[in-house]
Amino acid sequence: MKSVQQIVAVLKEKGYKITPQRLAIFEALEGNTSHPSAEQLFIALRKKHPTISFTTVYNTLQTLKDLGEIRELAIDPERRRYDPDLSSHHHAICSECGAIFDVYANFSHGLTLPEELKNSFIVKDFEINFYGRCTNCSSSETSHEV
Amino acid sequence: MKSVQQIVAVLKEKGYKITPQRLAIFEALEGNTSHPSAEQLFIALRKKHPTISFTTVYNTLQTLKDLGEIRELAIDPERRRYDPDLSSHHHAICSECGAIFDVYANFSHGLTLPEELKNSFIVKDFEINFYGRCTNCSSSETSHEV
DNA sequence: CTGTGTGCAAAACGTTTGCATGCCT
DNA sequence: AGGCATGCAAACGTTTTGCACACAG
Repeated sequence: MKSVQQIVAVLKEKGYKITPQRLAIFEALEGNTSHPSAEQLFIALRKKHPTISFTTVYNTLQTLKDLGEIRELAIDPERRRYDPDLSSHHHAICSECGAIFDVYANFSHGLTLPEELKNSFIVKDFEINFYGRCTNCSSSETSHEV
Repeated sequence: MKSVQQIVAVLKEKGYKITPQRLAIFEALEGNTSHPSAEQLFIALRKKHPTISFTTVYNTLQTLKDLGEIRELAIDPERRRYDPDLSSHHHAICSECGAIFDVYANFSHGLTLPEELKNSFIVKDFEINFYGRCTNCSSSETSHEV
């Protein structure tokens, strides 16, 4: 996502209105590396903006997504998660605690589709999800077969 | 997923009962490359087994997932999709028509986490999702800026 | 002043659960 | 015969929608 300032400019330019709620959402997202869900944002926002509604959070996330200013992540089957970081990066998900780590690495080298597919699919983007365990969870799990 | 025969053997061995519904689900999944959702399976199954219920489909998918006989895919934020193909492969999703293509290629070479993360995360598995357009959709979309 | 954006409540959607009945073993 | 599996209906959490009011432009 661009800076709050730039986002405001973009939205204005496109005829969107800048409301206090939208501003608050932009601010909550700027530099946010927690891959929040709509609800997490809502809860965080409510502290400073007690009147904000779920609807507005959803609406604004949708708008930002449509404008390509945030990414919707397909890592959590339970709920949608959003990432304002548009730079090329990937994610590692701890299957134990659910923590999502950013993986900054350029893997694009060598990631080309096999010949058969090259003729029937044009890749615009790709995402790599690493599944495993963070060391926190690996160490705390000393031994149990449940 | 193993063959229906083998799955039946595995389940029997573990004390699960082999019901006509479960058999039908195994058969519907065997060799299925459509990455079906629970609902798609349910609809397909109902043709031959009009009495089958959503609950049973969900239950059985869960069982197969727990046994590691099918994979749950994180590609569609709307609903969970299942893949009986356990061989190492990835997916390409057409953002236009939603078609999901299998990508058979060994990308593991060179896909290691950056140093900082290596110490805090242990990768068990990874999945690559390619996003783009299938040529079908690319060609039918001759021109429009909407 | 106009119309987009907001917030509420209700609905929709995919999925899970509780429970009585059925049927595999 | 016993107990797990089934199917129904209700509950659940997330997301969407309809609508009256508010407020940014």
